[in-house]
Amino acid sequence: MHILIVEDELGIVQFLQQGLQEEGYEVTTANDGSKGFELVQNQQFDLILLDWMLPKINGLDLCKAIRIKDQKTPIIFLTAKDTVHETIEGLKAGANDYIKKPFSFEELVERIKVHFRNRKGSEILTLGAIKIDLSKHIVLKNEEEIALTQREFELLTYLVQNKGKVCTRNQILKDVWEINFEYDTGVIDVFMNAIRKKLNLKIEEDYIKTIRGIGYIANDL
Amino acid sequence: MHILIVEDELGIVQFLQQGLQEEGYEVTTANDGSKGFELVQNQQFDLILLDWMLPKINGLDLCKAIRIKDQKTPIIFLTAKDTVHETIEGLKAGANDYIKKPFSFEELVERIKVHFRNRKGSEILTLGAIKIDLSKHIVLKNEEEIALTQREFELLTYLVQNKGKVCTRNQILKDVWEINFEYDTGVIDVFMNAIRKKLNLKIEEDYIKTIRGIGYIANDL
DNA sequence: GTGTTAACTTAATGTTTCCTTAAGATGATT
DNA sequence: AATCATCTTAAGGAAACATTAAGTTAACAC
Repeated sequence: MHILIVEDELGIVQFLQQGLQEEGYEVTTANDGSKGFELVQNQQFDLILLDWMLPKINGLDLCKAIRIKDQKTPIIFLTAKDTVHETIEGLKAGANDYIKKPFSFEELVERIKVHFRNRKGSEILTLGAIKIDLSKHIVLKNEEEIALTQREFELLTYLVQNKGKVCTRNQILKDVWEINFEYDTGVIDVFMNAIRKKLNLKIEEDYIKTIRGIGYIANDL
Repeated sequence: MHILIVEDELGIVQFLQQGLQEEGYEVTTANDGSKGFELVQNQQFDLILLDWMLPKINGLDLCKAIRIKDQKTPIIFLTAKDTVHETIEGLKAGANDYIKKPFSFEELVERIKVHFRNRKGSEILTLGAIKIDLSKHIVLKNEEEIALTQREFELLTYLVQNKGKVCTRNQILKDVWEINFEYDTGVIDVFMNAIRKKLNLKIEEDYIKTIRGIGYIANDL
């Protein structure tokens, strides 16, 4: 998640940048309005923090300018201008929230999270260079998409979700195939073979190991 | 636009109800938490205004309860509890905004509008060369209008709103057809077929992919 | 209210994909 | 070397999806 801070007071910028980075956000800063505008033109941000009084282009105009071509990115005003009238003006200009200085950093973080909350984070599982995107239902190896069938996908996902733990054949039959009694025709082997082939995994030394007599185990290397 | 006010102080309720109705909103009120919960269960609101201290179920718990089954509807806390800690708690419970009493009615209206703006802002959905104008209720491909029926329109809209995420058949039946139990006659296939035909989408390489055994997914290319 | 049309749903048929089985090959273990 | 588990391949059959047609419902005009 990439946040842009447009603010000219150095102390505040540093305070915000450090705090937000500690929260795990990527942060870019601009110390005047025109620099902020330039950045917005050339890059995609997930959220913008905006001061009102800025050199060159003020925050209100910048907000309007951003909204002309981008209606989506959340903009939060962060300003000492705290009259009702100004708040309203800021919101009318296209801002999504308006926080008055002095503000609590914690509250700011919570309000930022509100905007990210509904952006459904696609859950991504990894196994070394392999990524499984559950919401997109795709598998990537080295950023290249690998087409798996439904069962292959389910089996691989199961192993990766249990990464580091041995999955017995019976567990796999139970959880992936929903076969609750002992009955093994060798389906698992067939699918393991298909998965290894498609993902180009070597039997011996790669991410998915065979535990002879027991089952399989997935592991990062 | 239908707003629910959950608030026990009669004076505030009347003040809000009248004011918001003058702004053109439809307003429903509940004077305690359990009544509010009941209304939310049985009706669809576009926004909820919530007091914190309420008889029977307090606002915080009500907010959490609503969020269990509904992540989308904006919730605005409107309360005299004004410490930073409480604000944060409210936002963490799933609220989208937190306004402290006493508040300016104008600011409230503006903040309400913010939440509806995003809805209007995304009134034009896109999927590659396809545009869906929700307010005009039309679909364009390469600026040329394509006539879709109601259900076709709803299904396409649903997929595009969930762009990049797999929509399972059950989800589609639930959200588009409002069938909440497992019952698939193959309607979805028929409509998918109609949509693809009208929009001239190839099954293999185009915007809407079939995920065998799961459902469908829309994606820009 | 009735007739007409369009839209929605169900059902039937065709097509494709993939799941399973089985059987031979390979490799490990005793 | 013999045995057993796993790997590998191929083929039949089943399941899922696409497509078409027919039946049913809902909407609209008159």
